[in-house]
Amino acid sequence: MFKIGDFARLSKVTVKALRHYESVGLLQPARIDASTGYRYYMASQMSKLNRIMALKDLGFSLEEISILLHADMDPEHLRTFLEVKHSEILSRVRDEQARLVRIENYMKEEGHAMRYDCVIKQIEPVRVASIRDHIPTHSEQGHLWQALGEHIEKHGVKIVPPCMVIYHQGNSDSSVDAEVIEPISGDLPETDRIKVKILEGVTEMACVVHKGPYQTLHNAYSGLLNWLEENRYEIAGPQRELYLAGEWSTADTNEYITEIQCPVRHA
Amino acid sequence: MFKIGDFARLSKVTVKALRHYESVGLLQPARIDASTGYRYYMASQMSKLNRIMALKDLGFSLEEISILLHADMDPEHLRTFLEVKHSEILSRVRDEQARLVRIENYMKEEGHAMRYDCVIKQIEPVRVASIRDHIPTHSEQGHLWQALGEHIEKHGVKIVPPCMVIYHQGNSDSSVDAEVIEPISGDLPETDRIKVKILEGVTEMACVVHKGPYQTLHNAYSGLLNWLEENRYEIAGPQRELYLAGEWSTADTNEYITEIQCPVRHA
DNA sequence: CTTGACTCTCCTGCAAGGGAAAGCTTTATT
DNA sequence: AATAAAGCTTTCCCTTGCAGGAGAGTCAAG
Repeated sequence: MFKIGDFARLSKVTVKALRHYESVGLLQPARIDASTGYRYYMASQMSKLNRIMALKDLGFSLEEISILLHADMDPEHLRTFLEVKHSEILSRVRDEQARLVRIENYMKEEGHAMRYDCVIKQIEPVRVASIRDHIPTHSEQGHLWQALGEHIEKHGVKIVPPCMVIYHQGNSDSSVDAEVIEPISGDLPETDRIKVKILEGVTEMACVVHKGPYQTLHNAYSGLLNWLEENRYEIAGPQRELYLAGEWSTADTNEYITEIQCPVRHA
Repeated sequence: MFKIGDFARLSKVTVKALRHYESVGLLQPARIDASTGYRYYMASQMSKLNRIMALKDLGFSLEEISILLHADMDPEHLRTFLEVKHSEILSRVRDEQARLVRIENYMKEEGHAMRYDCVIKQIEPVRVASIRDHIPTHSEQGHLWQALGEHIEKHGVKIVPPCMVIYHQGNSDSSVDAEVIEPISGDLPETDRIKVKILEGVTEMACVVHKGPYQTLHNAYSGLLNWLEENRYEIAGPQRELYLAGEWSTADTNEYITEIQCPVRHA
């Protein structure tokens, strides 16, 4: 019978760990002195502890090890566990490798005055009202917003910010195929121009936030495209612009906040 | 000014996370209503939050991000941080890849009746007394133990279990070059046969625990060697046998516990 | 005024222990 | 033999980055 410190020294496991293993029901001491609470272990428990360490080395959590030991190692069961753990680790490795690439690219970008931080997010579906039309240039959207806003207000439906624009792939000419969009909370009748629909969710959306006037928005776009290329993503749909702060909320164009979102797919 | 729920929806961050970021001083709300405690955020805080998400994506902890943001991104400092994080992740990736190999090998071994769980540990140096001699067979160690034990007892020095044997590479013949060892806690004079020294530590020691009589110890050896081969380790020194439970502690040879330790190096 | 949708603070939990303060044993000294 | 000092052990709270939930207060609409 060894006291916990001796057993820890023999097994090269810390005393803390041994106590922890007891508390989660993984390895009970052979005896616990009723009056002092001192834990006593037997040499024969070394094999079990050794197996625990081996399974821990394989990446199992204490809880999983507990299951494996209690289930008495049914070979079928064990194999399944191993396979699951293997694929789990494999995907972790891939994630971390992608992270390494991102860090490397982040270091390259270092010198740039304005850094654009790109993030992948998941976007949920939203109910929206929209008008889609071809307009000559990006800046001539005013009339679309006005028509959309009036229609919504007329029916007393609430707008759920932010408003946004989706730029569809204009199939050739210099005009812009834009869809101006207001997320809404209630029901709204459609017209021939105004459509009501569910804007579908996107599982992988690359996002950057731009602060400042719209004239400098192209910097954010180039930052985003750069990031996509370096991290080997490819564009998987039309991009969106979300207007988080604009002329309705501030007078200073330097305070405008716009988010660019682009659906992507890992190449 | 957005309430926390709206800001969370816009930024695709959970409300819980926003509150957490405030509590660790990472992102203060633009305003907190003094009477209700409600948090209000401004659109312009989206950029900062976006940067936080980007840094989190790179693998930084919230505390590290906090430092990076407060230090105002001194480029020199930033680069150091990135490099440190990069090498940190790189070593994690290597670890996980080695783990994948171990799992694959573990699956191969599945059928074996008695599985030996091999673990790599670090072994600290210990002060020991020892006798080294050539003996005809492994089992004829009795007289060495006796001589060693008597000498130690005569000087009233305490033995710190476990006792062990190191098997040196006998340079050819059939005799065994064995060193029987007792770790001791005090000072002890040497004799011509008995040496006192520091048994050096080993940073990578492959260990298996064997339960049962010494006659079946070879199974543990073959399990260990197998494991070494499959996980591409090579032997880097003479192996040790640690006697954790033996005839002095139990009458049943099936209860003997022996640990085999072998210094290794990753090939 | 009520209802429902928010929000607040505070608590617990997760993995695998680390650290601190207090109690138990054993040894060393007087 | 008594006591003091050293070393061991115990329990309880802390760590990351939030998630989940309880219970209470707040806000906007009908």
